[in-house]
Amino acid sequence: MAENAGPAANETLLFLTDDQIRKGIEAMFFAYRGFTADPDRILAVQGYGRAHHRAIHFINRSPGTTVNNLLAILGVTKQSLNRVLRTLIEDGLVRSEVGTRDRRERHLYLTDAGAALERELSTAQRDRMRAAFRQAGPEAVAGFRRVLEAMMDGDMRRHYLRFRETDS
Amino acid sequence: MAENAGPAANETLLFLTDDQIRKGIEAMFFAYRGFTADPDRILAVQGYGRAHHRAIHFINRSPGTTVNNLLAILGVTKQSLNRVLRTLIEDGLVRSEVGTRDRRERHLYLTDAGAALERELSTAQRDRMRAAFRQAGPEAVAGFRRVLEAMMDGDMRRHYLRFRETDS
DNA sequence: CTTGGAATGTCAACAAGGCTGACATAAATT
DNA sequence: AATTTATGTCAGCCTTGTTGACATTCCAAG
Repeated sequence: MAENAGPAANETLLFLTDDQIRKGIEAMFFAYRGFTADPDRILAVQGYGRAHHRAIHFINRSPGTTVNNLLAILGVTKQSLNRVLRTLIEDGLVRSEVGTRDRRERHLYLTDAGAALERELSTAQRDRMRAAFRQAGPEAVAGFRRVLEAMMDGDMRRHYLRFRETDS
Repeated sequence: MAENAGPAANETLLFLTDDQIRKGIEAMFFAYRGFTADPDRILAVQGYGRAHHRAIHFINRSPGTTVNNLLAILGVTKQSLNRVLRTLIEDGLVRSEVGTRDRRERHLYLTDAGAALERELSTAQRDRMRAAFRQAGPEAVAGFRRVLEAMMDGDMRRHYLRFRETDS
């Protein structure tokens, strides 16, 4: 750590005071509200919740992903995920295909209707994120990402980075 | 906005591509996990959840706050908050005092036991946030805060800023 | 002063979506 | 053949959101 990095050390460490940290915590709390507000409104109309959004997002992100994969990314139990997937499949938003190489696996895809809902949800969420990014500016966005990445648990960071590698 | 700020305009706007926005969305999702992970573990032991944490945090933040105040900050229904408050009061972590000026109001305070739990929770959460801040550096932290503030809903930003004014 | 409405908070009941545990089935692996 | 793995399902629990009904208190208009 650069705790004694010369004359500016005092000022440099001001951002680590308990008060600054607390502000970061509250910023995170209030911002997450805004982050989920728009999709929540859309989902409430069709009787879905945040859990459906998460499943749809990551199926769209990695078409053909298996149930096990999704479990690891979402960090929930299979019973919990299964309840959500079942309704999405019944409603014709998600298609489940038996694996060809390993026929125990189910590969998940969005149907056209599912992709349409995904677009509606991600458009709303992206619009807000884009507005925030534009307002804050590129350097702020870089810092935003750096702090969030440092805040993730190891497992979650792995999933996050795997995505970044595979399609950026 | 500095959208046409000379020759670097093209590069400046790269951070607003859909791909960058999507990465921000996923960073937010995975980071929020980490953000709540440590308190969640502590709370699970005593049979509490995230709602208890939020109530304790903001009562500690504004001792003597009313139920109505807390409602506005937390953005839940009074019935939902009431259930959480009831258990906290029963368990002796929160004290509820009838208002003197307006006897319909209940003013909320942490007891010693409540303050102890608050310290345990916020220490865990602050440690992670501090580590992330330290790792990312002061400029990144400033950017982090700027983006989050821009992402908040108007109401939430009001609450967030009110706090900043009153005690910073 | 009384009365009716508004504000505040409590109790009851329900739903979503987490969780655990137990179990079934099919396919792959040893 | 036996075991392990991937998935699905049932039952039941908890937290935490919701709405509806109700009690208490304050205040202002008549």
